[in-house]
Amino acid sequence: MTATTPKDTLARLLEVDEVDAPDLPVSWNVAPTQPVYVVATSSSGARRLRALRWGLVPNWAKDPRIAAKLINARAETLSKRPAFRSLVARRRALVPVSGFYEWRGQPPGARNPRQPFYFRRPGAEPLVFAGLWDVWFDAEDRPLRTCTVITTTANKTMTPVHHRMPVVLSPGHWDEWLNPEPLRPGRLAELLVPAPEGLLKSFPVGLAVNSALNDGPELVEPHRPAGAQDGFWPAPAG
DNA sequence: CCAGACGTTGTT
DNA sequence: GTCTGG
DNA sequence: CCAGACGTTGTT
DNA sequence: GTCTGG
Repeated sequence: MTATTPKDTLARLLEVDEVDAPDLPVSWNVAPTQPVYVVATSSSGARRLRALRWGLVPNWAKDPRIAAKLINARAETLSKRPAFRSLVARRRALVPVSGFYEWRGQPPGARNPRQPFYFRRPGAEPLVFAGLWDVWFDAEDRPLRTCTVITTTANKTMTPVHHRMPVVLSPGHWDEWLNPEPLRPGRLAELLVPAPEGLLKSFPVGLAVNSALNDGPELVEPHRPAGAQDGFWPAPAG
């Protein structure tokens, strides 16, 4: 994913009460285990922006390396998974980003690397993902706050590239999502749906994004996919 | 009962 | 912490 | 998500 | 093939 909006701008956009985060470097290649700005409700009820590490480490974890497996959470099974169930009830979070990448599936047996696509709003405005967060304490009792991003089925824009997509919450749903009380199962299902058609634009980008060591605005410049295998799948619209 | 996992993606 | 598998 | 490592002994 | 790190 990409994160290029300063925390103060996000704080205004998301109507945050408290900012308790360092300035994170702008990034066009946020990888799992790296910090992102996250908004959640504090114990006193304030809407607070913090920097949390992407990749959930549940409070009960013995080994924080579990984070690698918990970077996404399926909307459909959220309420029954031991790793997420309690968090869905009381530790929901907003994860604002500038855009995100998905890699296009390949014909079986293909050997070339998968083609990355960038997804963002037409005017590059921030997107707000639905997430969950938790806090874990190491042996020295230092807190580690982490988050995961909820996914759902792909909308029509996404389908040519990938069959899943992150849940994007519209501004009208932010308050309800941040309320630290359980939601009715039916309501959860209504909120965790694919983004409306037209919200996102997408285009292929260069393979540089494939290495977490690469970063910079050039990663999100449109880039024609190379290679004879291209075209096996339709190009995404938008 | 205790031990061990706790997840998603995509691929075949 | 809670669930599943043995 | 993708890329890159995947190991031990013993030395400076 | 599978795990770890970014």
